[in-house]
Amino acid sequence: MSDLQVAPPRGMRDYLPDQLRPRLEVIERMRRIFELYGFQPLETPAMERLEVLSGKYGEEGDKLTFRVMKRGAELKRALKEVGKEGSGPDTLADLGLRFDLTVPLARVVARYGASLPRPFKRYQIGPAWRADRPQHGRYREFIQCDVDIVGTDSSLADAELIALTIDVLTDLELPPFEVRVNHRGLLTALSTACGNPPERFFDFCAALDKLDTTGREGVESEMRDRKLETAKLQELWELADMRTYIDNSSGLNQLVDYVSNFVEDAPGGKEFLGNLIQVLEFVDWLHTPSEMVMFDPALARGLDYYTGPVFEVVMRDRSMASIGGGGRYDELIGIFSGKPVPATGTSFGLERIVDLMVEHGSLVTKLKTATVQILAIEGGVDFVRFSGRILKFLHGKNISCELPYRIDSKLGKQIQTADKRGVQFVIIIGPDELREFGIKVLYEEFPIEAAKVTVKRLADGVQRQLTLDELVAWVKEPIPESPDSVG
RNA sequence: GUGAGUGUAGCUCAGCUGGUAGAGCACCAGGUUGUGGCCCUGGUGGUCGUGGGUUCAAGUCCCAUCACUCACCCCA
Repeated sequence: MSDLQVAPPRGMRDYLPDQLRPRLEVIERMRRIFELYGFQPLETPAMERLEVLSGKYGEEGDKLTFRVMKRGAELKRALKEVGKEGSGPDTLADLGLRFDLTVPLARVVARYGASLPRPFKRYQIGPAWRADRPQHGRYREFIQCDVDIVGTDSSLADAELIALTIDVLTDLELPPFEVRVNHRGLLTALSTACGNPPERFFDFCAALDKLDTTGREGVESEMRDRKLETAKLQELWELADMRTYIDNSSGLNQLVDYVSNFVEDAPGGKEFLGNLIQVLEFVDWLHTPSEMVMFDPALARGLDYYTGPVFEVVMRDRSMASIGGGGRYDELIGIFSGKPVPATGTSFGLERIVDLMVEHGSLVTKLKTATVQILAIEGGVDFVRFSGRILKFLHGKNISCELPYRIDSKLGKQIQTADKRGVQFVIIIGPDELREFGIKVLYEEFPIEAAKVTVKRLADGVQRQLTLDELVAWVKEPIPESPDSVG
């Protein structure tokens, strides 16, 4: 072996068959529900022009975007600029790997505008890249499962996405989780009501967002560091303490009253609150388990582009960071198209979901390969002729089947190898079978399904002499569970 | 970007206060001629992440470097 580093790049993974299968299964199950709700698939390139990505995710987002170098003459020219005044990380780059799937969607909507149906309901499942430092549940390449509704400002759309989120995760039988909901506008009003100027809003969010992890002291010092107004902290704590699941109607009313008073004088405060209440009401009417939904007035979420209701999925035992979330972003598309288009969306992190399921043993990774494998006791042209016709026949019956490439090892060895690969049945062909059918199969008019072969079911070792038609029927029977009886 | 921990066979790891490497699993070959999952026997496989230093002698001590893991930040 050479000294070449053969591990994948930091934070990125290879998926061997056993790991990939459950991932694909989870994707299939999610896709089914997306379609159930009437969403349509979309795919966009892995890369975007750098200017499309820049400035959409906040300062941190720009830093974590993977940049792709310019090429050819452009690169030569750019290299001369390096170090000069005004040159920066973008001097050498003109493309970037997408940071999420929402911004590419916004770009698509701006590009194809009128030709898309309105509302445009689309889902997209594909990788996104962030140059973050990897840790538990965090990768540099990860699959996002994004579901968005473009072209309506209806609160029903927001509510529907929350309902769908819970549906999907419930269907996957995830360990206990809950959805926390808040409203970005409400946070703005809160920040204003605390006495902060509008431009400090993102600092306010960042500080407040720490409440769960660092507690009050953490938030307070964070606010001081960021030079935010701390006069109304006491009220803020009271407010945060009142967060409640929405099935608790008295608690909810109390919270709503408190928020209402808090943001009374802040511009738009009451409307935002009304808007959020509407969403929560719709969530309930969509038959979503309301004990899983919490109104958390301190929930902030990081991405810059959110403007309305926002929500986040958290595990009740905190064994994993947020596995999904979303919100309304009514201004993002306008950046690309010039005219505002309302939109709202949700997204799931496939890696985190699959990791959780694996950790909780709810995903059984089972080996699987061809159902039937044909084994040879003796080599030679006749074997290939005979088994070639069997192969073709079984494929025609939609039964996966493969041939061995080595026919010189012992039969026991071959069976063992087949079993390890997850093969369920083996057909054994040796001198006896070849003697009886070896010549006949040369004639196309000889019905191959009439040929009798020796078939062994590996799960329980039962072995039979069957025609291929009988074999097909046997393969379709349920496979016995206990493999302890030796055949 | 900040902090902590780990780095010994394909995998999981052992190797006490320094004396030139071990186990289990996996893999390969056998336990007589067309039959697996148990058992038994034998075997392949490691310049102990990399580079430098201390020492008669380093996997074991020191420095550097890289990689991985975890936490902060941020998020899926």
